[in-house]
Amino acid sequence: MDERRLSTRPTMRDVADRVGLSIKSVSRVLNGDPGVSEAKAEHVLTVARELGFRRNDLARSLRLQDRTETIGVVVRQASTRFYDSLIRGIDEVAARHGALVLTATTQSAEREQSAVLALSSRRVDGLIIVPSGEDQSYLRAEAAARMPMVFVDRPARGISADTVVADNVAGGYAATQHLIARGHQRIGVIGTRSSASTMSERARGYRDACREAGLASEDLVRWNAHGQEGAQQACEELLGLAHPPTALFALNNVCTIGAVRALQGAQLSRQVALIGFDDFDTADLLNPPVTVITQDVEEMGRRAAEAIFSRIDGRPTTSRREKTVLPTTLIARGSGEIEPDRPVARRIGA
Amino acid sequence: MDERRLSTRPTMRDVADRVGLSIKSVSRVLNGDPGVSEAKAEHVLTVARELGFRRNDLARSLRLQDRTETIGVVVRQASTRFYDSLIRGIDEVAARHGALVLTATTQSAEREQSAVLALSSRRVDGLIIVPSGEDQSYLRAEAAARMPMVFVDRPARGISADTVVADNVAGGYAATQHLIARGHQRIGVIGTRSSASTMSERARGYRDACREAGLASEDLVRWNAHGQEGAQQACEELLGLAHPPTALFALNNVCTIGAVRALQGAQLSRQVALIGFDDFDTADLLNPPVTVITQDVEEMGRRAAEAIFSRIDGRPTTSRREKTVLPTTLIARGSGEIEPDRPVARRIGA
DNA sequence: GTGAAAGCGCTAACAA
DNA sequence: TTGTTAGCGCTTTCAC
Repeated sequence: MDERRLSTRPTMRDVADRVGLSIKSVSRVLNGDPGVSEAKAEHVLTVARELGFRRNDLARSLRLQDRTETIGVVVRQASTRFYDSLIRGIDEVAARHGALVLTATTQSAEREQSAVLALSSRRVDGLIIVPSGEDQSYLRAEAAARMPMVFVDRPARGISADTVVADNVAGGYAATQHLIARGHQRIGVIGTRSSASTMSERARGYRDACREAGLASEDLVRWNAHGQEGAQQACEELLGLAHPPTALFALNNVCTIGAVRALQGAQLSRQVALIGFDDFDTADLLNPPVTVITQDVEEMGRRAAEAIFSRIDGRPTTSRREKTVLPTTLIARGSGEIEPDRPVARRIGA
Repeated sequence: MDERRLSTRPTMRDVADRVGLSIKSVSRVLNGDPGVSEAKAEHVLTVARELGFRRNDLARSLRLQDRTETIGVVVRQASTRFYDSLIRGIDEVAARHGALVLTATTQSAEREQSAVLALSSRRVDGLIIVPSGEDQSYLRAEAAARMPMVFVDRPARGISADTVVADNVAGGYAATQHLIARGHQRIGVIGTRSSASTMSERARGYRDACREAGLASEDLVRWNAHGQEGAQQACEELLGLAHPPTALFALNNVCTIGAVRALQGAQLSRQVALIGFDDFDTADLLNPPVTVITQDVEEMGRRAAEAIFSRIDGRPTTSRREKTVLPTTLIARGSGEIEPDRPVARRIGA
């Protein structure tokens, strides 16, 4: 009560003055350190509560030499589901280590650098980055200072660091193989940027499988399908070819949804198969239900956090970089099991 | 180069020593302050780059008396779409103000307090909170210290602060009205916690509309439908009643998806109408496409951020609390326009 | 059991 | 144009 000073928050000094003890004793009590008599400790706590004292962790961390008990996460906000699950995994591990997870999101790849450096300047104990920019060499200073860093989803470029990724090549291969096994010979691919390693690796899996089966592939790959609209257009273009694909492979879940839109909108005489990379909430509710390749994103988050804390808690940052590759799984739901040239079922009624 | 000291990052002192200037001059250069000769400034910048210097913002903020140029956001990770859009809106405004947005997510309502207080201890300049806990009186100290705070989606309890919410009552009313206008007399409701103000307000809109139309309502409301599974079960129970509802109103998008599951799974002789509160990505791709009440979550984020910065940039924190109520919109897609007792279309083929 | 002094890295105020 | 001093709020060291 009696909060005169405008917008200034009480310090240990204020508490100490009020209790009639030294600032050091207050510090001891508030940090649970021993060496203060029971009675006085109680008094300190009471006064601190009354005053609404909150320890200033800026000062604390400064004194403690860069131990902020905080880890920073930087992601670009694009594929919703990915982000959510990742943070869940990270949070789980961070909670066990008593650390706070601070996430900075960026709307564009260009802003990645400023977000990362802002976190670094705020002296987070470690950084988990889902790189969206083309180059991470701006982190050289942090690497030299041995700041623990882990890259998720894609490896960093221009710098070496621990990495946690999905086995994108295998996933792309499995999807394509699955379609080929059902008789498809012309499989279209829709992706965003071929420069993103995730994308190019998934496409590589596709090409590997095609080559193995003796199929041509390149002319059915469409890049730069951005957003649901872009993906939808790319699919429509593929389906409008003189000799159209009988199956589609969408390289991420935004592309997948765009593909579903294209397939629902098109007046096709034959059903077209579809497999999407990355699962999404209502995949099993669509008609037909969408077959997907899933990656365990939550596990990626967990692994990344574990890597960070093992670096923080002593594993020398000079030791060899670790690359964790997690498996993907195909979930067959229907759309990926459609065979070539199956006529569209006709419906009566609405 | 030559990074001897393990895991210690260079300071202005290091740069100053290397350049042969005082630390203050270095500070001036690195902050773009005037009063340093061109040549020396250049030298400072070069050396800083070489050394991989990053200003320690902990020290800076400490010295600057709690101006961290950072705002904290706390959300519970549950309804995906909500979170994403909210942050996008906040980021947009924060970028204009040159502030960094740090988000802390919590997996449970109990952890809300620790996340919020951790951010407060780190001296963020303002807090945007989507409250999940039952009581926010733990923020009394922050309120007394005039820390700018805005609550989004629901108002705070136990403390008064600026608030940005959707017009949940009106949304609930509009959904119900829409169904009643199409002839429905028995409308089931599925919600999570009746203690959450969002939920209870949406249900209130429902009850208002029912009362106005002279319909009974209470016996068709099902609370505690948690997660998609819970919602699905609650719907199945409603549909299994001797005298089942002819329409459903799902109070959030998780409930909506659960409801879709229930409707797709059930062997019904009649189609059941459905309206969901809050839009979701594939709502228009389901069969039938799902009619929803949308709230402009991105705008909520923008408004919340604007409120925070107007407090930070001078609007006295003692001035009256503002409550912003944003309108909701009904998007008719099909599921909400089904009339009572319309027979299910029969299908031929798969 | 308690406290005084020093200092973490930075910047504002004031000298030179 | 440049540097010195002091101090933000905290914790560590060491003395009492």
